[in-house]
Amino acid sequence: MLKQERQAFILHKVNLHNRVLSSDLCIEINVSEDTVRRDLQELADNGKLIKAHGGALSKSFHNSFNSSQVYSLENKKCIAQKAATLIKDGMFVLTTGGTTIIELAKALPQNLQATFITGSIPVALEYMHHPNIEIILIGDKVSKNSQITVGGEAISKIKQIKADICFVGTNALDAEQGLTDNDWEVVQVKKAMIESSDKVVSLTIGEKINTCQRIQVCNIDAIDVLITEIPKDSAILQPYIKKGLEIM
Amino acid sequence: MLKQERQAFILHKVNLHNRVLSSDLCIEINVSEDTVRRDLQELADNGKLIKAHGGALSKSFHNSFNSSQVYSLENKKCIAQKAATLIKDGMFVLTTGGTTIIELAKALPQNLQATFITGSIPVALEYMHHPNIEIILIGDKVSKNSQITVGGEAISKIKQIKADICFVGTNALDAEQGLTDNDWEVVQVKKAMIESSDKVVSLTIGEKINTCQRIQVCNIDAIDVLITEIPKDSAILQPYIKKGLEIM
DNA sequence: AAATTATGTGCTTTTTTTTGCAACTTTAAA
DNA sequence: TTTAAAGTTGCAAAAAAAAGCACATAATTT
Repeated sequence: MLKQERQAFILHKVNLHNRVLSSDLCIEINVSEDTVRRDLQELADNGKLIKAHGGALSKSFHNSFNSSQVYSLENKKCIAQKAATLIKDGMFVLTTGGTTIIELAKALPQNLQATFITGSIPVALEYMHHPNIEIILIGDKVSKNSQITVGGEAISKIKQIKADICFVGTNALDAEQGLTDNDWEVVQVKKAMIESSDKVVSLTIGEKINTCQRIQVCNIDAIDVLITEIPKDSAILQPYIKKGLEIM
Repeated sequence: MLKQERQAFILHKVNLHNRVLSSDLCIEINVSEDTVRRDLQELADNGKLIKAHGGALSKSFHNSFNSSQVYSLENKKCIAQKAATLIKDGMFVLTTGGTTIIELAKALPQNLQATFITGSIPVALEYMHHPNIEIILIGDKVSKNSQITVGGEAISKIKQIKADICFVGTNALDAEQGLTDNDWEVVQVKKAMIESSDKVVSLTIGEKINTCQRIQVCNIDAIDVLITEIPKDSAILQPYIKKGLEIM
């Protein structure tokens, strides 16, 4: 097998499977590991793939994970746009924390007049840019992981509220396991918010649908509306429609 | 699984769920905890995520604040440096809002272990960068002008506290009129904070000394320490020394 | 065509990287 | 404070990469 032929084969294979092992290649092409390594080196030098210990990775594979500051920002913006339409003048709105909720805060129309209640510091900061919005901050100890206030004080304050709608930034959603999260204190706060609201809206990027975390926030039927960037008729959403959720 | 592949997987997961546990990762990718820890360490060194006990956090959660357009920044930094020396491990510290207090938050030593109580959103965000600091956020309605929480709830919470020291960002200070401000609600909060503290420290840039505003926060003798960027023996400070204030 | 040069390949040895293990220390939670 | 979990350090085995060398083959020059 000629050198160029070999390298074309390697490139094809790496793009097909996203990754190759040197050991596999040298068996398949029947050359020494040295040769394979030298080929990989050459392809890597030309920027055709990314070399790794023991093999190589496809270029596209690696790029997809080199994302910018906010993960999956475009999807979150799309979700935020949809969510913003649910908020009407005069409403009392409870929101959790998280980057999707920050996008929601940014997506709110400038002239909206409503009251927003949150325990999230970055979210509150974002609300502040809206002149007609009233902000109620839930006080208590600040959890550094999640950047929201947590604890008994916060929860008892939330319980005193009767909000029209609650937007929950969702970490993991599953038709069977419901809404789950991984921080015990944050879960308590989310639970309280859900209980205090007439309508519960889960903002969930597609990737988080059908995933689970350690601690349950609520059952799937506690959620009224599920907003994702995925089209409504997509197969992945059908179980949720069956459970009675409204999809946006 | 190749190393880069593994790290890409970890990065993906941490960005997806904001937080990962080492223990989960090492089951999912089927390597030892050591390897996961080393991967996390490496990713943290490259600034891709933030390592924590037992796992890692997504970077997009810890965006810091940009203080490019702060008035008289250099003076405020100088004041903040001096103020930071007053805080010892284990203290309960009450702080108001304002850019000088933000500088104080930035000037705190990394290893300081203390509890900070504030109603200011930007200040709280700044405290969050310090790993050993406990933050208590005072909740209530947010005043957009001052970016702090104001109102009866906030004040009654402050009154429940007995703090060691209180740092007041000062808008106007005069030997006769005392500490004054121009926002009625903010004044109420500052009053409460001063009453709840053993020691009161006023952070005041030179320009604001011998100026007055509409509403009085407290008399001059309620203040224990005055910190400015002006040298102690300057003529402008003599009336304050006479009134018994300690100058820094 | 012969000689020379350049290139490609595989082998061996050395060096580096990666990984898991074990003993010990630090951290955080009860 | 006590205790369990997580982190650290040093080490050793295994895997992979790099370097140097030998040999074969192709290309180029004379």
